[in-house]
Amino acid sequence: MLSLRKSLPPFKPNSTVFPLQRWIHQNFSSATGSFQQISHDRDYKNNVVFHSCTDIGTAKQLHALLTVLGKAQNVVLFTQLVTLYATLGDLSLSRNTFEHIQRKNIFTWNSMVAAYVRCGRYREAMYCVSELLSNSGVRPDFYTFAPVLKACVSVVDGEKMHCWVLKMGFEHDVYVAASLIHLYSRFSAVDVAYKVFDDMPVRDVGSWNAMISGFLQNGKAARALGVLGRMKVEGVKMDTVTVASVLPVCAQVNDVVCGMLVHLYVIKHGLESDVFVCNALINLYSKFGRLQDAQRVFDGMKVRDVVSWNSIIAAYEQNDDPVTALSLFKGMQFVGMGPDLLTVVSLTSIFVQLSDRRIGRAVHGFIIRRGWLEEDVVTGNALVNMYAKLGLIDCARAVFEQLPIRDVISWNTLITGYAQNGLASEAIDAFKMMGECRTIIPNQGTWVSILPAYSHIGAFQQGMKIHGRLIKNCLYLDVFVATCLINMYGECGRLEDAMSLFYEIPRETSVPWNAIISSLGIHGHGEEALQLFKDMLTEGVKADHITFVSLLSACSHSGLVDEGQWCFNLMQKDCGVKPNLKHYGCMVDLFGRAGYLEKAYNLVNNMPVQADASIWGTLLAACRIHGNAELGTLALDRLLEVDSENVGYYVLLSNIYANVGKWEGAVKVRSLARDRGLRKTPGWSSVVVGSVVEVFYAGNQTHPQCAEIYKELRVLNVKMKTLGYVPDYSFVLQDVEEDEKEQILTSHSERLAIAFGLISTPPKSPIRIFKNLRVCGDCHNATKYISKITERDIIVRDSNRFHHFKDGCCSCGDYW
DNA sequence: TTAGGGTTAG
Repeated sequence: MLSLRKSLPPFKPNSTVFPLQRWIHQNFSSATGSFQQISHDRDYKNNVVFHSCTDIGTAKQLHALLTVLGKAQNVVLFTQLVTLYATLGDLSLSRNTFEHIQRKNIFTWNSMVAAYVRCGRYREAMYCVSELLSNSGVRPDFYTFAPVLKACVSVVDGEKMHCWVLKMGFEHDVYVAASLIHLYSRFSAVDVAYKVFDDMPVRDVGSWNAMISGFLQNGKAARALGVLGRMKVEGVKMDTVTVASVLPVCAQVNDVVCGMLVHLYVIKHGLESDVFVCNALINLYSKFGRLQDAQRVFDGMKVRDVVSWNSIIAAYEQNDDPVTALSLFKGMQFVGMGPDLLTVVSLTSIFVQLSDRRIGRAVHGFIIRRGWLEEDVVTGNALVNMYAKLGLIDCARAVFEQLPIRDVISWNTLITGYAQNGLASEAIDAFKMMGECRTIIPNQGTWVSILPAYSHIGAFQQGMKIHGRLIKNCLYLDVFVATCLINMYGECGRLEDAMSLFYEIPRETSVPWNAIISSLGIHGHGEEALQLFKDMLTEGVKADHITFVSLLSACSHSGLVDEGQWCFNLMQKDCGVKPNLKHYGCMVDLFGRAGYLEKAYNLVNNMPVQADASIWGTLLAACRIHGNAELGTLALDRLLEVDSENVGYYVLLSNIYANVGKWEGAVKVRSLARDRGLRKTPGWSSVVVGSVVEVFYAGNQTHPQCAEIYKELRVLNVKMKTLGYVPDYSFVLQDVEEDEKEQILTSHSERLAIAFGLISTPPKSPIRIFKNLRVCGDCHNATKYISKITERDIIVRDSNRFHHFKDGCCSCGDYW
């Protein structure tokens, strides 16, 4: 204090009031009130002086001045200083001032508590309150509890404070009660919150608002609407706060009409000037895909804040219009509105949609410069997600490693990133590491990200273990988790388990139906898939575009041409689903597999959408089955126009030529492939032995049992040949001698996995193989022989479907 | 001289 006093111009406390005012005026230049007003209005004088302190330095000067003036024991002035220091962000000065006030009144205590809360120091706030309650000799008033309830960091804290509220008899004060409702809602004790609400003898509109937002925050939109209805019955008018909290409820219950009615109410009662209301309206329309309405609200706003801009940018970004979203972002910069955390979260998503890696990295730099990675975990998670979706999984990992705080979503994002980039084992490793962090509790998103990784490599046992864990906490009844379980059982070949789970869970949405139809489809149970689809319609569940992808592919896998056509028509006429590339792909596959190549080709030519690589690839595969080299060549030409890098297509065509004896053609395709520099997706196969999943890449030489595996394959080869097996070299693109070609075929990943399965499991037990690509035609043929020789059921799940090999035959009937 | 309930998210 002494040093401060030195830095001030001299002032004589005993002179008249007039020089004091001049002194204040000179030293607090932003205090613009006239001398007359200051001298006549004591409160105003205080306010002007306190408000003129916009930085710590000035506040300290004022502090010094008041001390010099001998006001050190003026409780009112020094309590204001407590608040002032906290507002300027210096809590220690605030606390120091508080300590020096000798006769603290309740206002002093309230100000100190509020100061802690304002700075987010909840623990200290609670400590201060217990000091007040236990030994201050001052009785709390009803101003005390609202900030305190905000500061409770656990429901136990909250209950303690609730007891004090009751003891002091403040439970019916509308402010205290609203804070209680808010508190219990924050800790998911929404029923307790409702009891507080229900017990209130008098409610103001704020009480209703607190209850509505309480239900909304806990995902209980229907109950929120119930409160709204009761509010209407009791004749309480909605204010802007009510509207802003009710609009997200409408979005959550998927009720656009309700939202529009609220909008009408807004217009009728002149609430459109409220920024919160307009922002909520933009978000509402965005959720329903009504971009024009969202834009109209945005255009009509006289004042826009950063949330308004974020909302309209997110509206376009989430409705698949990244270009407009980006131009709006530029507009935001143009008007000088600075971006915040959520702006960049939208930006990361925009660059994912635009597949723009370069600017994606620039956003990363921007976030780092602003220090937002340290500030908020959401931003970091968005970055991890962006890199993963852009296929830069190593960058995603690097960002993840650098995150100062990781929450469950950070882990989920990383796991999903690995799984979606085809790196199932890495996803599983990440999941294990997550399990070692005691503080992270897996949630719905975790299961939804890890289960597909287990399904992908056929880790059935691990999948079952997860199912067990989920039964304990009832999460298996969650539609999305359950759907992943159904997929897992389906993909691991346990159709019965998939079915019984399906009948256990809620089935009001298309999600679980799609999963079970798809499972039936990949197993070649087309008729059952169709029957379930009919059941679905009978139960009044709306089929969506995914339903039809599953259904049409089920039909094509089972050769149900007429039924497939029936579905394709029904989809457009009765279900209002416009066919997209995937649906056309299924239809091309359906016709092509069944041998109607002409029909398939015509469909491709007459589609209203541009055919992509997968469509031509499907047609090419059909030509492969039916040995149509002419159409196959044409398909490959088209294919190379859109994607010349995938080696699989060259293999298919070379194989077509070889099969019809056009060796020259086969050679030509091979050299074409070589000239272009192949990009080969490494093929891998996995096999389940006991509870362990072993993964093999083609030509693997590093496995500990490598020698035994190759020996087994050599023995099998001899036996197969005596039964009539001839290796089909057209599946080998490399230009090498024949015996080397045979070597290459024998070391395909699926063969290694089968051989390992054979030597590691008891005789006659079934072997389950997973392959990440389509199974090679020669391996398919060989597996038939192997199943006969070894008397084993061999179940191969490839990227397309299941193949069940038994006694020299395969369930799929696709290959020759 | 002090207090509650509101909009955007990975």
